[in-house]
Amino acid sequence: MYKRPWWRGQFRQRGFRVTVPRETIIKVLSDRKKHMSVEEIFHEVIKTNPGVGLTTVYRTLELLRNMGFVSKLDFGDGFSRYELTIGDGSTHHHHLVCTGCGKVLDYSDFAEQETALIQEIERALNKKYNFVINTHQIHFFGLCKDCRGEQNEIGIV
Amino acid sequence: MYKRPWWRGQFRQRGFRVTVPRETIIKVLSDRKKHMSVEEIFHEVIKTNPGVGLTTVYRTLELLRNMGFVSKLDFGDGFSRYELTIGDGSTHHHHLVCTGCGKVLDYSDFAEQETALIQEIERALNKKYNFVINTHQIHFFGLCKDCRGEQNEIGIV
DNA sequence: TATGTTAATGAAAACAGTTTTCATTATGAG
DNA sequence: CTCATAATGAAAACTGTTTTCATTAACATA
Ligand SMILES: [Mn+2]
Ligand SMILES: [Mn+2]
Ligand SMILES: [Zn+2]
Ligand SMILES: [Zn+2]
Repeated sequence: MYKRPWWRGQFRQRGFRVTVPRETIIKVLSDRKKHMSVEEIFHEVIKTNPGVGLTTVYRTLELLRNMGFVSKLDFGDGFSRYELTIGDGSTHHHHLVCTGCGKVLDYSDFAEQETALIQEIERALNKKYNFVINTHQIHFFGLCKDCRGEQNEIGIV
Repeated sequence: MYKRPWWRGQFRQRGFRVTVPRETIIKVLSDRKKHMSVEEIFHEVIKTNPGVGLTTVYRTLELLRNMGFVSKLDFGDGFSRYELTIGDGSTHHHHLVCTGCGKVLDYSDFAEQETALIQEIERALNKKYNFVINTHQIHFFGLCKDCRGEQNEIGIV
């Protein structure tokens, strides 16, 4: 049985066309690892659809972001990174970034405690600063085991 | 009485020269508002020292970052922003960003609760993922009162 | 205080990620 | 099937940042 992609209805409903490049890009985002850069997504896309242009990848990612299907992340390495926030088994989570090699880990341990504190903070910030909060990001920066090893070998600090 | 700048010793100690451009840049960071972009810092700097080049501002900010005196922030508007993390009355805090106008607010309410949870998370992530965590960022994104008003008037969503 | 070494600087060019332009293509309503 | 036009791809433009390199000035030394 054919499982209709979860996003088609959303596209048509909002007046956007369902095109081959868009299908391919969403497929790559669904199949491949998270936190892909635009270039990485592009290279995956052209493996199956060589005709798709880099510009279209940029445009589609921005569209998906506006639709709330994707979130754009910046871990300070000069590349914008994207991950699906909807569809398959995506759940809200936070990030652990190695400043040595750029590796990014998702973690969702502490989900309950974090959520509780975040909701409390959002309520209070809303009241105190008159801000309506839509989203948040929590990033931890550090060094993974490998990068600590390398540093010790080379002797940088 | 002349108060010796807190950072001079640190510079000399690490073999870095104390220069006029560096003095000026640090003064701007101390005096002016936080979260300044490089261009903003540059424009302040050349008000008193017209000779200083943009390149030197970039280089000095990177140096200050390596020395741990400044933190680089990215709120997704395409500009790197910097704020002193040491000196004057700087204390660790988190951020509230308006996605409408780019305004950034520091908040340090919840310092105790956040710190407690963060330390707990750091310990657990260290153990589970073998990561040594050096720093973290918490960003809340939303709309300030003014930007909610504008949106309603214009009718976007 | 004068001198020499070389870290630091400024201007220009290069770089790289992203956005814009515009002629062409193809989606999907009728 | 036909048509209006949203979407596309290639090239050019854009822009924040980095690199290059000749010149300047900080500061250790005498
Ligand atoms: Mn993630
Ligand atoms: Mn701040
Ligand atoms: Zn690493
Ligand atoms: Zn605002």
